[in-house]
Amino acid sequence: MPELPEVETIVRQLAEPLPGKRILDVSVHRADLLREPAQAFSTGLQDQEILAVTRRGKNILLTLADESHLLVNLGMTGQLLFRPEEPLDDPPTHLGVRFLLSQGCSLLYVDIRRFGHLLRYSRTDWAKETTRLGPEPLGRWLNEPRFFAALSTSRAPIRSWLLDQTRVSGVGNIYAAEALFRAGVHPRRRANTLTTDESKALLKGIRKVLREAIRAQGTTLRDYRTASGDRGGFGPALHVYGRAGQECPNCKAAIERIVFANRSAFFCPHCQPETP
DNA sequence: AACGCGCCCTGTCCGC
DNA sequence: TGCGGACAGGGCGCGT
Repeated sequence: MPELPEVETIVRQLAEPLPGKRILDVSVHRADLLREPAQAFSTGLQDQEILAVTRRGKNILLTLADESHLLVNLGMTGQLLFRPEEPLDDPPTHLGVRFLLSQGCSLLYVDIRRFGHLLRYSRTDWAKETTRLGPEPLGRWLNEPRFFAALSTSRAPIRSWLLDQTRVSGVGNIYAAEALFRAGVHPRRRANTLTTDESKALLKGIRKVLREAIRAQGTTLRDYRTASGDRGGFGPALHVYGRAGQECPNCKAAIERIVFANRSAFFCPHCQPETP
């Protein structure tokens, strides 16, 4: 579910209340969300102060007082919900982990499909791990020459390339479709066959659609919620994703859906010809 | 080595 | 109404 704009929205909301709060208690309801025993996970986080909340790709990072990090990856259906007061209502159906914080607050990790995970990293382990991930698409490091050079090393279909988090981190299936549409590039084109102009248009398209989606607080297809439990508002602004059979907003041709790498790809056959 | 595929899991929707 | 199949924002591990 959550791609860069959704995660960015959650992080911005959590960056206000969380820093300075202390983790008083951790209860693990779904141990398969972790990669270590629940006991070790809980005691490792217990009594730690949260210093900062940041984002790396599609990952939420809580930096703790001992310089370790708690990484939260939401998978398809993960939600990280902030509750400012002691909740009187029943716990959510798919509650995975509950963090009780100081001042009566709590942080809930909820995940229907449980494709997400929560992972602790020491400072040095995280430093190693973050180098595995590709550059931030909205960051300063990535520029047109670097983007084009990276594309030229791979013959994977461009949609698969964009979904590979070690190439660029944060783009998922929705925004890959939207960026490729804006650039006029067919999702199946091999990465190393894009021209410099197409590469430029694609980087521009990625940045534009991500920024616009952040402004709208992301896209809710079904399960995505912000940290305060609200839905994202970018759905109506999607041009091709999920719109098979409907009119292309540019040329009125019928938008098509194909499947490869086990994922749907949406595109306009007229604006994004497979052979240019 | 890089790439493509199957699979992890639950819920919903659609056609019969 | 019930039931099987397709499909859903991600990412890992395997085989080639």
